[in-house]
Amino acid sequence: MATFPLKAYTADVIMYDIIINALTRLVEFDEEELFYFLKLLKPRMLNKNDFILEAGEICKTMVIVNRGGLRYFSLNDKGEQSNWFAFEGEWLGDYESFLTRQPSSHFIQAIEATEIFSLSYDDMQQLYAKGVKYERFGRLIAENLFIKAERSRNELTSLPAEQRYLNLIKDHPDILKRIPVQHIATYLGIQPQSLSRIRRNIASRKS
Amino acid sequence: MATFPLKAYTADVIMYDIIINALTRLVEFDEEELFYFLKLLKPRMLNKNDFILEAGEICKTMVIVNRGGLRYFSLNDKGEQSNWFAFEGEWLGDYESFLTRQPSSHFIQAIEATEIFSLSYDDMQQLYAKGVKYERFGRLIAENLFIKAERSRNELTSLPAEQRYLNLIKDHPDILKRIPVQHIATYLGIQPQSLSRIRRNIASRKS
DNA sequence: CGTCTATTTGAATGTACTCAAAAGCGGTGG
DNA sequence: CCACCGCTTTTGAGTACATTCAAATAGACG
Repeated sequence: MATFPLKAYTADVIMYDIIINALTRLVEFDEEELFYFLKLLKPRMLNKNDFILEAGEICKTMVIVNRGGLRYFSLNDKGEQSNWFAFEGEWLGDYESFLTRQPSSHFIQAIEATEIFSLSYDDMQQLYAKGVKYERFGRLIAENLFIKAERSRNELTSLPAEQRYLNLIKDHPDILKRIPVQHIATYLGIQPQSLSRIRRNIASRKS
Repeated sequence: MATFPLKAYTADVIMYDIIINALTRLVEFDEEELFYFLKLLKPRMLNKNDFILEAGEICKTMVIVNRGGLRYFSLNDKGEQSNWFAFEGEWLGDYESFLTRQPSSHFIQAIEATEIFSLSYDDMQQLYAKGVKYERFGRLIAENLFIKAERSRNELTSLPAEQRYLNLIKDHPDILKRIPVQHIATYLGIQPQSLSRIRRNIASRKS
């Protein structure tokens, strides 16, 4: 990762290395561009289980996680359907609601004590208007999100639930330490009871 | 839709109104910008069942359909798994392979006699380098793709197969006229035999 | 320690799958 | 025009997997 001598600006920028990494990984912002970006990010502390979005609201900001984790889910007749998670250095929001200014049908909740930085719609548009690098950043973020979503969609249609679970813990070995099994289950498209049985089967085959 | 007096440039541009619509729907290109974009698009005619991408190849171009339809699918132990389709005015390609320059694990095949325009990686980068409007176009395309992929993913985890099928034909009433049932089935994440039974149940309930 | 929530287990049901074969459909050539 | 071919769709029977509803067990936290 590129090192940024941003301490010249502010002494505690070292606290934000996760954010700075996330921003500069995709586009080589110079110090001034990066600083301008950082200034638009509003910090916010969340307790575990706090919501930053509830169904019916319009999603007004996209947020990036500095510490902790968020869960993106919807509510249907079977209960909560987890759709996505975000941890350190990852962006989250209801992109559709955010872009179309229509009410969301999703919730975003902290699954741990979490520190986020939020970027409002207007500030984002201002960034896009300010320079091509910000526009490019937005493009690369959206491209990466699309690739991840599509890969995930393909797994759902082509792999059995057990294989989806094994792939998930292979790609994210520590995920069970941060996300309750019930939320992993609905993310995988099955009920918690079913995942429990799948986990039992895997464990019994290992011994 | 905005009208573009591009006949000033070329007499048969009227043939490309689907393409021009697709490009100008997202960004208000002026005539010169649009013309520059169009010049980079290489036309190609496909017969039904022709491939423009096969697994193992690197996806070298993104294509936009002017007439006809394309199917994006992969091959696994159960056979062909259809993942996406593109018709008039829609872009398609293996975005992941295209961006990362890694071999694709997908195929793209014409499901009808099809006319496409392709944009190479280098030409796309050249566009992005040329001006912020092209960069913005790329961002908006990726954003829309992400929203569609995510919505589709959410349906797979939260709705039963019958409801996914009903939603599909509600959103695309004519899709059965263009896509064989077997491909719709795997797109929905089920086997063709299962979709056949689902369709029979729906029909029997209607009478 | 008691309470609340998460996870696991059991039993019955429902849905989708596999393997196999029959029926339907479109095109070609006799 | 009909017979045949290849491919798609449907149907049948048996099996596998996931679901529901309910209850028991395990863990976390005050």
